[in-house]
Amino acid sequence: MTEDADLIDLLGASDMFEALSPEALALIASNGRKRAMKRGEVLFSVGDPGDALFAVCSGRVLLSRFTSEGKEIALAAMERGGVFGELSLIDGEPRSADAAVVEAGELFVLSRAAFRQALETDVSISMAMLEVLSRRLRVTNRLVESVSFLELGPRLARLLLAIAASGTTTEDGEIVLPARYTQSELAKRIAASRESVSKQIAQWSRDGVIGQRDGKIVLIDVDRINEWADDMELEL
Amino acid sequence: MTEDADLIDLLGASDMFEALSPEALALIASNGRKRAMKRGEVLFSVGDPGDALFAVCSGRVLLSRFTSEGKEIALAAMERGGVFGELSLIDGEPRSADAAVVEAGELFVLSRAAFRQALETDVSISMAMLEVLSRRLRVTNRLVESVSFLELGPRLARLLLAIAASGTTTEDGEIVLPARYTQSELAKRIAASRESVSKQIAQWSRDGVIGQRDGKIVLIDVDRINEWADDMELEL
DNA sequence: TGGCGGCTGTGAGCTCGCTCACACGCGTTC
DNA sequence: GAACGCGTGTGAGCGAGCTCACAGCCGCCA
Repeated sequence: MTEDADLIDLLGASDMFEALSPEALALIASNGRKRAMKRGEVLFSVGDPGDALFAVCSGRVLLSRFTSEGKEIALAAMERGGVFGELSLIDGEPRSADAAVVEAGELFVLSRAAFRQALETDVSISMAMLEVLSRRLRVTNRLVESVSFLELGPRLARLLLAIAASGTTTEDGEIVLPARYTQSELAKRIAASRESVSKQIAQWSRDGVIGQRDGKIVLIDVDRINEWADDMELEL
Repeated sequence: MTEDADLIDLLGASDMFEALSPEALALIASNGRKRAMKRGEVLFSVGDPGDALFAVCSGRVLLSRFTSEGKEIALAAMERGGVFGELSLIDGEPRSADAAVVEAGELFVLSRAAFRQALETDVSISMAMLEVLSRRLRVTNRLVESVSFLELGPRLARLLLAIAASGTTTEDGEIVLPARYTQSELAKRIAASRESVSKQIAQWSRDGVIGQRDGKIVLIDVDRINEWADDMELEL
C-alpha cells in the first residue's frame, strides 16, 4: 500500500525508530494508524490511562502541566519525528502531562499492545527507546536549570535559538522561524506570562534584533541574541 | 566471597537491578566494585566523559547543575538503591550534571564496558533501565512544574513530605526525617536561597507544625503540611 | 456589517523572594 | 582558648516579573 510507504518514511525519520531494520519498521507501521489532528485538540490529559504511543508526522504538539488555577508550562514541544506518550506504556503509570495540538497536522498512533510486543521482540527498539529517554531527560534538566536560574530575557533568547535550529536562513544571515508561534505558546515554554513575553519581544523589535515576516518571527541579529542567551553562561 | 553477597543484596534492592535473575546480578556484581565516598567529594562534573555508572549503597549524592555565578539546583538526590550516571553510558554524551556527596557512605561503581555488555546480553536489564528513566523523567517533570508555579512554601512542604516518605513515623503520627539535611541542601533542591528556607522553617517551627529531634527535622502536624503543599494561597 | 473570539501591546501597581550584611552557636584544630 | 569553618537566624532593601485592566487588530461567521 502507498499508505505504508508514507508511514515507513516517517518512522524512519523519527527519533525512536530511525535505527530499526525495514522489517521492524514495517511491523510497527502495520500495527499503528495515522490520523489527522486539529489545533486545540487534546490528545490526552493528566491521569488518563496510557494506552497508546504517538509520533508526530506534521504539526506540533505541546506536552504540558497545569496548576489548578490554569497556569501552564510546556515540558516539551513535539514536531515531525517526535515520539511521545511512551512513559505510560513503559511503567504503566497514568499520563503525567497533557498533550495538546498547537499546530494542526498528522499523527501516528501505536497501541499499547503493539508497542510492548515490538519492545519485546526487537532488542534494538528498546535501545532506541533508551536513547530517546536519555535525550529527553537532558532536555528537561536544562529546562529546570533555565527556569530556576535565568531571567526572562535569556530564557526567551534560548528558546528562539532552539526553534530557529529548524528554521530557514536567508542570505544575510537572518533566520526565519519554521512556523507561527503565538506569544502565549512561547510563554508556556519558558514559564513566563504572556505579557512579559510581549514586552520583551517589543523591546527587541525596537532594538532591531528581531522582526516579523508574514506572521513568523525573524531573528535578524543572531549574534546579539546569542549574547543574550549566553549572558548567564553555564559551562559545558 | 562475602563481599559478593553484600553487593548482590544491594543491587537486588536497587531501582535498576531488582528484577534481575541471580545470575545476572552476580555478573554485574563481579564486574563492578564497591568504594567509600566521603562528604563533599565530587564524583563527576559537567563535561566529563561518562565512563561509569553508580549505585548508592549508603549515604546520599546530589545531582545538580550550576550557573557560572555558583548558584546551584539539585536535579535529583540519590539514596540507597539509587542508580545514576547511566545517561552518558547510554547516549555517549558527556556528563550533564555534577554529582557531589552530601552524606558519606558507600558506592557501587560499574564500568562502561561492563554496563554495555550487561545491557546487550540481558534484555531484562534494558527493560529495567527504561523504567528507571521513566520514573526519573516523571520526577523531573514534577520538579519543573513546582519550580515554575509554586511559591517557596509549598515547594518546601512538598520536598519535606517526599523526604518523609522514607522516614520513621512515631506513634503520635509525627515523622522524623531519615537523615540530617542542611538548609542549603534543601534550598538547592527547591531552587531557593538558603535564607528563605531558613525563614520558612523558622515560621513553621513557631507555628508548631515542624520541629527538631537531634538535628533531624520532625514533621509534627503532617496534615497542615499537606495543606501547604497542595495550595499556595490561604492565610499566613 | 457588525459582532465576537483570539492575539497582541502597554501601563500601573504590588509582592515574593533574592541579595547583602550581620550575629550567634557549635565542633575542630592549632 | 583562640581561631577558624560551617550551619543557622533575621532584618533591610530592592527589583524582576506577575496580575489586572484596558485598547487596538485581525479574521471569521451569521
